[in-house]
Amino acid sequence: MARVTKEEKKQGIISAALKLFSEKGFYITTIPDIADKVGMSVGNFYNYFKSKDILAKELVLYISEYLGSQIREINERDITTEQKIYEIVSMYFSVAEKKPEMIEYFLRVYLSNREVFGDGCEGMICVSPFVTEMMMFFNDGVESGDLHDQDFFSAFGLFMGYLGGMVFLFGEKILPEPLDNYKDDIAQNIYNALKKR
Amino acid sequence: MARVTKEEKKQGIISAALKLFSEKGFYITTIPDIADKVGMSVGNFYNYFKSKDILAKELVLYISEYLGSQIREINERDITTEQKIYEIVSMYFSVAEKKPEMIEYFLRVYLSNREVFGDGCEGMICVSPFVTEMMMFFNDGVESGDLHDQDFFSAFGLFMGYLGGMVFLFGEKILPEPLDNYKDDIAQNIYNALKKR
Amino acid sequence: MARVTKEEKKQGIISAALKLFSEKGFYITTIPDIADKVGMSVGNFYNYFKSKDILAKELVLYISEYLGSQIREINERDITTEQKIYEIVSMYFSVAEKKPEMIEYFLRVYLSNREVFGDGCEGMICVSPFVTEMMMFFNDGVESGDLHDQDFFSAFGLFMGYLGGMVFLFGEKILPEPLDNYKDDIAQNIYNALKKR
Amino acid sequence: MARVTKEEKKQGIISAALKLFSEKGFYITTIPDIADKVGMSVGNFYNYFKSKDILAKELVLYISEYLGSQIREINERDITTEQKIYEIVSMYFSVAEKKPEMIEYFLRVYLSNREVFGDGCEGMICVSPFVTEMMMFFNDGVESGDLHDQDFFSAFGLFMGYLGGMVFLFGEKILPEPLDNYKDDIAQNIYNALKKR
DNA sequence: GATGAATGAGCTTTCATTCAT
DNA sequence: AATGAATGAAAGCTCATTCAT
Repeated sequence: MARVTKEEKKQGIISAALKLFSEKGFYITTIPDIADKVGMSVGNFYNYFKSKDILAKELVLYISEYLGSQIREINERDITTEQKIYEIVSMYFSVAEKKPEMIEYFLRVYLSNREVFGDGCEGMICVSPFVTEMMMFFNDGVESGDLHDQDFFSAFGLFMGYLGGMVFLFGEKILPEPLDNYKDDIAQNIYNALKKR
Repeated sequence: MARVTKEEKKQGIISAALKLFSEKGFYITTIPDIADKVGMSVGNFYNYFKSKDILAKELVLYISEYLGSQIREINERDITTEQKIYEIVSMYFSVAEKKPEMIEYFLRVYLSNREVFGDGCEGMICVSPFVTEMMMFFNDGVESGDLHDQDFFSAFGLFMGYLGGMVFLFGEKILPEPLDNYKDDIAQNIYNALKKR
Repeated sequence: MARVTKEEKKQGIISAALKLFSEKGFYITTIPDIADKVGMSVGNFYNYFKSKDILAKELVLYISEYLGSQIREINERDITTEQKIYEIVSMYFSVAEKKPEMIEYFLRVYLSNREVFGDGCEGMICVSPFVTEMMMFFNDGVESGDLHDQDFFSAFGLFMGYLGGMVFLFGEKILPEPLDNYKDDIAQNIYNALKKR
Repeated sequence: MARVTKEEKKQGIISAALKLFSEKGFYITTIPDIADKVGMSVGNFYNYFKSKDILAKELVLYISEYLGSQIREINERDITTEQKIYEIVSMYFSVAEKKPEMIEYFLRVYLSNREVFGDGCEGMICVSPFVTEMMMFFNDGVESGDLHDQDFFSAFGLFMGYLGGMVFLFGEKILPEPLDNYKDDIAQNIYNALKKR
């Protein structure tokens, strides 16, 4: 009577690693750290992930899929583009507060350790589930006449750079107020920046 | 008859380290790597910087002062807030192209390695010359009635997150066009987001 | 309705292990490698051989018995000692070409890993079926007046060292011609060295 | 006042490693083992040899050069080919008794661990100083009309296989008498095998 | 100031073997 | 007999930092 399937154990590792990597950084976190946290031997860890690097790459994909699915859900709603922006900001901040390790992993591990992700995550490969949904959002907005038709990456850079920047400031405990208090301003700023003119 | 002053040697180390850290990452770069690049012995390196961490911290300060001075220069000009935004974007991208190591260091080393900068760079200590100038810019804009009077960090997050995001995409060779081509759009977007409404 | 008897499975492991050990070496070959090749689980492997070392030792015995039986067959023929030498050389080279793993295992695994065979294969224990036959051949030759009556090991060293050396050179692809082309020369050389004088 | 030059330390490592590798085998010998024996830290070992494999390769070359020089010295003497054979056998056995690690390393480490020497020692590269001298000996013998003009490798295989085989038996403590007692027989056997006919 | 050999803790990864199922 | 997840000791190698010269 196997209580825990292999897939569940893998999930356990993913959770533990996500937290450790985002808190302490990729290089500071050791495999024994991760194994300890899951309650498993070092050797057994390698039955689930062939290497530390591969684990790191699976993590990005995992997050990218999670965030992508959240955005898809918003994209599919029958609301205005302005409302969608608000919902995306809202969702992003909510993730940043409830599962900070996800956003932090993105910002602090994925974006900063080219050596690790270079091989196998070139370009946006490991992040495409997320980027694709953002593209969908943007195209819909342009088509519906709500958004100014500019280069996608310029808009994407604004959107994600802005949110990332805020979460970063939040993580550094520099923001004087909770993230949520900024939602309105930020969504408004983004809409002003992207709307049809 | 010393040809090279101690201060000049320190500058040499700063240059070399900046390049190496931003290209290969903080943990991948070794002290021998840096010493090699400057043409100095490992032992002697430690006569200039007491540790790798301390070097890393001096580097942030160095960059922060450099960027701060660039912004001060813009702040002091007699131009509209909208023009200032354009000039700041322009300056930032120009640095990103001519001295990419500076911006990359900011994005990839400073922002991502809390372990390293935690002690001694809490909050915005190591980055205050730069942040202070951005505050000045923002306050001037609000006072002159050009900018909407919102929380500084929200505006700062937008500004720097956006620019950082674009430079990141550029560094990843994901942007289809050179950074300069985005200047107008981006400055416009930022202005739209921050202007008085 | 068991299709495959326990003995047959053991043979399967022997075959697989022989190939892997001789190709990749004893230490490079892992138990999972072997289990994979036989199509059996790691756990089950241990139902057939108590340890990697024990497997290695059974392998020597297996080869020793095989080669011993081949030589016995030659010994029993009604031919001159000179002809026997030729037949032994011929047989040895033929094995080296058709089942190279056997000779290679002898040369590269058995002869070189004292640590492994030390305990349980002291002296010539694991190799005695083969050595015994060679002794018979030599004694017969001396008795029949064909061979010079010298120390057996001196003759044995010549015979096996020579053949081993040639197969080694062959395995390293250093020999300009196929092994067979050397048979005559070599048998002649050996006979000249050992014959009554 | 440096007592021990870097080159001398390297020699120390070579000596220690040669002994350990030949006694315990390449895989059983660890870097800490070697460092311990030299009285040096593990880290410092790597200042002298970039890897265990590279050390192993330098060792072959070292031995090959040593043996090559010994044979050259014999080649240059004004003695008959038959006498040269005796001298070579004699020298080989003397090395096997006084510096057994050299011959053992050849037989047990170099000849048996293809994985290790494959890259960088293809063919006879790492062993050419020795092989070259053997070629000289053989060519001289043929030219002077003493030796039968056969394929070099066939003769080389005989010579080295024979000697290697005897040293192997000696190392296994199987030979009933000291190596020296076999010198005459063996040199005679070799000469009989190779001489003009 | 300058050198670079030396240290040693610590990292990632491997693998023979066991054992619950 | 069969499975393969689990263990944990041990290996090779790296690197920030020190220190005798």
